[in-house]
Amino acid sequence: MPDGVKKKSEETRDRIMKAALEMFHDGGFDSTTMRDIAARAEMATGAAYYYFDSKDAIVLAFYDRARSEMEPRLEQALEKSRDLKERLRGLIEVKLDYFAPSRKLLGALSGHTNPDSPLSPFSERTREIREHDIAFFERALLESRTTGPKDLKKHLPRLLWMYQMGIILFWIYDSSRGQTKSDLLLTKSLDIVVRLIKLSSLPLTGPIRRSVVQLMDTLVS
Amino acid sequence: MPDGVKKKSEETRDRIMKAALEMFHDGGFDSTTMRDIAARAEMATGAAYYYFDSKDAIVLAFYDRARSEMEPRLEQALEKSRDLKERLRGLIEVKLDYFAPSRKLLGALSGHTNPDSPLSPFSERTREIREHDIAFFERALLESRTTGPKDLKKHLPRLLWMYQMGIILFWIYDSSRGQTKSDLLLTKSLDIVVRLIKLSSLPLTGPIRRSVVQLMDTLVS
DNA sequence: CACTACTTTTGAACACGTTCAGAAAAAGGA
DNA sequence: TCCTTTTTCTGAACGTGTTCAAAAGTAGTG
Repeated sequence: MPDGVKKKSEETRDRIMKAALEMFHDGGFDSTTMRDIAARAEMATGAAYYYFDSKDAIVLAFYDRARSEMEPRLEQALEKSRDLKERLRGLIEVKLDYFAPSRKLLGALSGHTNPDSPLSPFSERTREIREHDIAFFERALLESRTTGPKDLKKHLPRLLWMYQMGIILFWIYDSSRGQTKSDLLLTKSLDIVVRLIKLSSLPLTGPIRRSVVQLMDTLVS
Repeated sequence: MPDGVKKKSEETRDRIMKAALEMFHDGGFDSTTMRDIAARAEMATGAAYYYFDSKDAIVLAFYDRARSEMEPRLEQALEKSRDLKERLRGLIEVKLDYFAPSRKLLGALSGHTNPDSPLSPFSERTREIREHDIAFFERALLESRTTGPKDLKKHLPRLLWMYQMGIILFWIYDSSRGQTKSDLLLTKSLDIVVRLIKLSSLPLTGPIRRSVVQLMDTLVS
């Protein structure tokens, strides 16, 4: 097969996804039916299911693509500063910016809290995406001026990732004008998070830090 | 109407709910259909919708009932100790114990992260249940030995409630045998939470505490 | 070409939650 | 009692996501 030329089947897949995303964007996730999508992609309803296991799976595929498209932007964000707060803010803002046009679409996925559902951000199916993302937080810490205490190093990236997920979830459903509340939340909570990390290096906080480490050890196992 | 005798309509409502909960319990939420429920309650499918707006609403009604049934147990839990950690543990354990037989059922509701959905724990519809519950955390703090710093008093109950929601969510999907992981999470995280509250009274933590207060102020507004 | 194996597409069918026009039953009112 | 109003119930119908047997298309082999 020649370079740059996709298999026909891949083209069809893309056509379905393009149709779906356009319609999701215009009319929302719920009110776009699989029949609509298939019609727009010029095929029978059932055909779409040959390429995607479910309607949700289309959103998941979009999320998959998002990850690879955001990667260079995340790299770039890390290059901009060596200050931990700025680095974290950079990572999170890349995601919010990227998803801004399809903010509502994420709501379709965010309902899947059940880690057994393949669409959950905590599921086995999304493990790769997740671990890949956590690695960015690891790097944000590693090359920054404030790395935090040694014994927390193992878990801090995952904790920060979870913090990020909280921010994003809030942002998805933030109904304030221009999502100003989310902006505030990000700025202020980042301040708190970084302060806490710095604080956690002080000798006074030894016991509590050890508790956190212990807790994370048992949970991950 | 004589005392102790329910209206006929209320009896019918109860009959539907009883049928539903039994079947949810046996076969799970998803695989129990409204047709099944109506059949078990000996009526046509549509009739169930005269009493409940939706299938989810049945679960919500169950949750409503749960609140009033748990109230005396929560009172009792607060009477047992004046130690903050014990008091918090008491409140949370009452809920886990109560919901234990229908743990999986809660999964049906927990998917509703969208605060616009009436079934979300953050929605307007569930505000009363929520505020009522937060009040218990307020009391847990008030009459305990460690009340935490003054400026946090306004927000600490809500923060603790959110902490509790996290624990419950984890517990719902905890697949470890006998939910041992949840037990561990509760014990260890409670330790951390209470330590943090105590720590937050120290002068060193003034700035960070003020940040938290400020953040909560803007979010609640 | 003919035959086979595989991939892709079709569209009817299924089960579901939900709606709704209207039937039946109950409750008042004269 | 008869008529009206209100409450309760019926079951067919709708629109949805999804499945599936079978048809159509494609590619390789002789």
